[in-house]
Amino acid sequence: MNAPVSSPALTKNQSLVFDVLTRSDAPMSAYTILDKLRDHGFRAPLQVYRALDKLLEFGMVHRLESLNAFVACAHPESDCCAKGHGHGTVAFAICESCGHVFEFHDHAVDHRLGDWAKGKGFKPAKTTIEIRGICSSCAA
Amino acid sequence: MNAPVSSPALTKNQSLVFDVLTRSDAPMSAYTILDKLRDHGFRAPLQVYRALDKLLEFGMVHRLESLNAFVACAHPESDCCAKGHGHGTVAFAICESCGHVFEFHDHAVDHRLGDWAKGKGFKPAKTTIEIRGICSSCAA
DNA sequence: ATGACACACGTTATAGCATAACGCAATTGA
DNA sequence: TCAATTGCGTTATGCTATAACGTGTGTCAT
Repeated sequence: MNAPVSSPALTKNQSLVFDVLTRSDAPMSAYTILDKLRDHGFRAPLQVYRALDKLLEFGMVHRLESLNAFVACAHPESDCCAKGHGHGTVAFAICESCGHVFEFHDHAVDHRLGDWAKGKGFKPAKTTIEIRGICSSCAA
Repeated sequence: MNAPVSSPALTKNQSLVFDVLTRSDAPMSAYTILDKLRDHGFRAPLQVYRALDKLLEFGMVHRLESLNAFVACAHPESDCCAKGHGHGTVAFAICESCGHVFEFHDHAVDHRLGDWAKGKGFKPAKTTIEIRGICSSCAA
């Protein structure tokens, strides 16, 4: 029974980065975040990356590998899966038109990939699922 | 009935890049490929990226988003899924210890993600599934 | 043939993403 | 009090990817 999330009071930089990400309706690169925070005293990429590292560790932010960008965590509806709170693998659908990201998770997929791993003796540490495409609004 | 793959005789550069990737037992970054091909006249990253773009288009190479690296395609056993030959979404298990990549695909996962997309009216273009972890050999 | 076009290629320069290595300051707890 | 830990700021550097330019070569309709 591990406790994957516990967000122990963020530091100033962590809060600033998290706020910027939360307000954004699309993923942001570290350098975009940096630019947004220059008014607040940020000068160097490392200030952003260090904050992001912690936020990722706390589970408050996700990294989108196919975009080299970051989003605030938003398990959309439900926290169906009990487990203290840490959901399983999170999947993302990324609209290449409007940039919006839909976060979801799916037990069946988790389970299926878990089965594959078990069958191969592979020990998963982190799983990335990202669907690039066009969202319903943009397709209309 | 689209024909996703047709590999129309590779050019010299494309062959060189593909050969290097095929011989490697681990994914390679574009710059690593470049270094391997300096003896063959490669001087600049674009020579590699242009070849890779084509090989990706032909379906002969995959990009690993979580690694910013590339592997030669190797649908391991079976081409179970008919469809001319183009398999559905390919998934990867990447050993963080030895670097080896296991390529597989799973109809159930495909189907499940497809259902999610259908339910949301999201039109998928490309799906990335990558499991980072430790392979059975390394865990032993 | 010839001109228009598409495509691969080569080169230089630049943009975008990420981390190494240093030192300082504040906090905590033995 | 002292050592250990953690966050912070700064400079420099490295890795990943593309823009923009020009060249050569093949195809093919005219």
